[in-house]
Amino acid sequence: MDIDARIKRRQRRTDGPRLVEDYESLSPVAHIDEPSDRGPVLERLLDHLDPVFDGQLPPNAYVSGPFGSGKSAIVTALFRHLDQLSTETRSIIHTSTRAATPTAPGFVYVDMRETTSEFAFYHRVLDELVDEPVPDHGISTDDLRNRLHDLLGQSRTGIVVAVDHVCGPHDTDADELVDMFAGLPSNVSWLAVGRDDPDETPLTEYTATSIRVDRYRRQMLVDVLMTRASVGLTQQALDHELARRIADWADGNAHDALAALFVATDRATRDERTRLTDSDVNAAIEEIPSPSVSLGRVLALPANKQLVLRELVDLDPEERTSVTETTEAISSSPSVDLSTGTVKRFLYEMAEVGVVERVQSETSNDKGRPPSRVELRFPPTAFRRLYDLRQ
DNA sequence: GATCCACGGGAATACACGGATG
DNA sequence: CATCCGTGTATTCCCGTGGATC
Repeated sequence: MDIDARIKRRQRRTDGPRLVEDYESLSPVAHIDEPSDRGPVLERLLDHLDPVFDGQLPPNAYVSGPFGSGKSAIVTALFRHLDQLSTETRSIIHTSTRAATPTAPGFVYVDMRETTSEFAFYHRVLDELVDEPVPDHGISTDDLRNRLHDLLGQSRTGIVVAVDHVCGPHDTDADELVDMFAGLPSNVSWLAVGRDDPDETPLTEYTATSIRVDRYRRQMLVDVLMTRASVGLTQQALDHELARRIADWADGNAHDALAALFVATDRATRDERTRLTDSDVNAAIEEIPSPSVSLGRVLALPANKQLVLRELVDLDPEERTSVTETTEAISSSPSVDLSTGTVKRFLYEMAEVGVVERVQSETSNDKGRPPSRVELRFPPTAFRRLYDLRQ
């Protein structure tokens, strides 16, 4: 061990030991660059994308798999690498003035959680393709479409667009997506990613290939947890046995497993411990609702809705007995300057998409329609910490 | 002047329940 | 007894407005 490292360790001791080395790599919504143990799926994706390496465009495809199976992790990582690769070999799109011929297609990743309108969709695709920033005001949707046509008209090989989080119960619906692609030139191929089985979605009427991602096997999930812990936590913080417990409970859902690790870590940090204990893990598991909504979806909500949630997670149970009371409590907070009407509407809208759930109260004491209270469909500790880290 | 979108505000509709009505 | 009605809430739906930007 060299001198620097020794000194650093002494320094750290004076700071006091710390559990978390790197929150970013511990976050359940972050995808690491090399997802572990997904080799076979990666191979099938590459098989599908194979024409790309001859400068051709692959047909449309659909990737399906259950919640937490690592679909987004693989596709984001793969597209990031492919885009890097093709940027190196291509010149036209990025310089966009000279009519040189690109030798490889471009790659664009679009997350439909963050893409709530036609405008946002075209905006996102265009923004990925050009260097200069694309204005998000004062420009019409048609303008965006036209610019994309101009741009892609110069490209012989075109682009492949990965469209993540399609066709869930409340995502953009399939027809809308097909329409949006219909607005683009023909040298655009898409790779849609969603939870529905291929035969449950109309998207597969437009695809040549379907690729299935299975849930994680237990041992893989243990590895995923240990990998994250080794990057994000201090040495020996996560016992192998505890990782196995989390994996058993998570039943193949990597999102929930990572959320549990995150919440358990938060608890241990609060107690100023440097190792996770049984009870940390128990408490974490206890806190994660089942079924839960992806924290990624929660953190993709508009800022003011997240603000409302941030207040919501700190309310006392008494303040959550009805939507009306919850609304009062939230909008009376000094950090919220939304009207009560808006707060209430936000709560209903978030219940609609499954971020929270309305539960009708059992006792309909008074007159009128019985109220319902709002319950979280995500682990509050995880959201609180992730939200605060971003502020 | 144009564009998009988030907000605000409120109207319309749904629901529960007790009491009136046929 | 079955159904309707009125009242009080809860929930959904819709549209105009205004900020930010080109």
